[in-house]
Amino acid sequence: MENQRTHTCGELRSDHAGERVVLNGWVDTIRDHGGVMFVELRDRYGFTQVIADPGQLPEAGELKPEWVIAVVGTVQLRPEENRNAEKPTGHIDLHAESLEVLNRSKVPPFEVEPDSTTREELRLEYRFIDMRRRPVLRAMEMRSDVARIIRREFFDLGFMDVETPILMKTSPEGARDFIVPSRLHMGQVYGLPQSPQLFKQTLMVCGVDRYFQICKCFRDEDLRADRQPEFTQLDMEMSFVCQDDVFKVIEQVMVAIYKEVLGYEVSAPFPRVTYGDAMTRWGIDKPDTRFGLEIFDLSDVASSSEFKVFRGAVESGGTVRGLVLPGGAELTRKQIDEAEAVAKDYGARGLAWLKLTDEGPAGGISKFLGEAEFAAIAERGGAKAGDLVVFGAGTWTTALTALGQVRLHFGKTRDLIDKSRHDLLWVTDFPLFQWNAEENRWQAMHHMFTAPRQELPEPGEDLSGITADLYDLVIDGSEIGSGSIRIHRPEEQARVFEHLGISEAEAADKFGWFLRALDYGAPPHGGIALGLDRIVMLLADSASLRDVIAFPKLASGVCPLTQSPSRPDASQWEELGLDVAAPDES
RNA sequence: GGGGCUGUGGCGCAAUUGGUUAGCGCACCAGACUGUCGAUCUGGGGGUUGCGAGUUCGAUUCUCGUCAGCCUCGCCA
Repeated sequence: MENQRTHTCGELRSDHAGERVVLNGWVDTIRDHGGVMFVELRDRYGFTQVIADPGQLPEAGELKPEWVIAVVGTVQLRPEENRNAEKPTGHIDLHAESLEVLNRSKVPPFEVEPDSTTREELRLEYRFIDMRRRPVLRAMEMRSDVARIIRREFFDLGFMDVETPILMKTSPEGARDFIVPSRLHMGQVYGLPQSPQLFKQTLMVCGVDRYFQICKCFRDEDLRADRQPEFTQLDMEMSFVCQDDVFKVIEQVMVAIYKEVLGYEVSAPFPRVTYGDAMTRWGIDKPDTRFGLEIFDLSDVASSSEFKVFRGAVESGGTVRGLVLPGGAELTRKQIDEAEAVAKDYGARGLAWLKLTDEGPAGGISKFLGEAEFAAIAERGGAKAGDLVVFGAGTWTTALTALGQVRLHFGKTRDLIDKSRHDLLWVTDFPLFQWNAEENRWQAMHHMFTAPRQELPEPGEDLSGITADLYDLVIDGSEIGSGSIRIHRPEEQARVFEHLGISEAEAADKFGWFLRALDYGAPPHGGIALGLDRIVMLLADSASLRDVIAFPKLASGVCPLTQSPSRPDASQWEELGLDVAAPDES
């Protein structure tokens, strides 16, 4: 192109005064004073003020916001009184000698301002304008930085980047697969990977030894603020390792990311809590430890309580737990009702509560409780006058989960979370199996390739005591990644399949290729996968994954930019040997 | 599939117990202006209040349905 830039719009300083330069960029703001006009030129790197005299440069008067132009001119130091210390380029002007319009722009549907309040759907439909806004572009830069640091650290540690297929065999296990029909094999389909799990394990059998990949994964499930149908994982796997080796690598990478992107010092090794401890202390397997309010056990005193809800819960094999909200006695009835609604959302029948006043316990269920309960509340929960105490009674899971969510509710609504802090921790010792009550069967907590630590019992027996080197990385209360030490012996893999009710024939059909690989000298191995989008979302302090994805999908799964998904042409169906019932047009 | 919130010029918002011509800021268009920096000043154009029914003399406002967006439970690591 002619008039190619010699500098970017963020570059020129007083030192450049007197130089003849060319800038390319977008017209940001135009301040026309008749005899002189100021045009702020913008690109990814910043803004530079261009000064033009419309008498000598008539085309300057034609300019509109978002036009793309080239300006040839001389850099001049501004008169002292006109310097702008707020802007990096605020000490100079570019005095335009000539100006070329490289492209015009329609009037954009919204303005390119840093603090745009435009509704998100429209921003995403016009992402090419939205991303000209600094904060949006900044999130993308942050994401790029994270990817760069990851690659650098992994290469430094001797990892090999290997790409795995996007078109692969479908598997009905886990999340729903996206299906891609095959033209060459009519009636047959590929599935898009939910993760490269079996490929990376196969790479260990290949002898790759240390593998990593930043890869796209796909899951055809309902979306959430932190869930997109396609997302990016940092996937890694290592041979001849134990859990600690995996932790060490991830810790090194995460420390580097937090340090270089946020300037935040994370100390390694990260704290570790077992799944059981996380559940009993915080009522959740991904605790936000940036605030207190730990849950405590009241089952022993509750078992002899006058309060039949408490006694009943314990007698039927359940538990009673408590949570103290310091200063919570000031909560209104409405605020308590809101907390109760949270508990109910998560399966609790209700939320028992009481307030501690200078005159002693008051309100809620206080009149049903006795000295033993009050003593336990004060001793174990540290409750004092002015506090609110809430209780969860029921099964172990329900009582703790409900209280855990009420705890998070208080954390947010009472502003208890120290946002300046970043807590990275490992949750370990997950059970390998969980009971699926609806389908009346055991299923894998993580996935069925995780190695049990204990000898497996006979099929049909209770598996709840079986644990694994199965771990999650949790950051600020978000689950960022999950991994495990895998099964590497075929006979052990077969035994797990048996417990999960997967027949030999079924296993051979779905995973036969992988089982064959295990048969030929698979090394012990393990790894983890981290959600890259979620990491960037936390770093950017965003409420939505959409903020850190260039072209994200809406909650309905629709791409607002391209309007996908869309109906294919009839010929496309035909070529695939497919047809679809016409959608209800009425 | 369930629950909640939202929908008014291009964008962001307002409109009293249901009331007469739906208002404001920004943007847009035209004009003025030699030092602005989210310039300023003057004037102007632009709306089937998401859509459809209903209640009413009268609906942006009330009811029902529907569509869309967001959050969420289920689902999903």
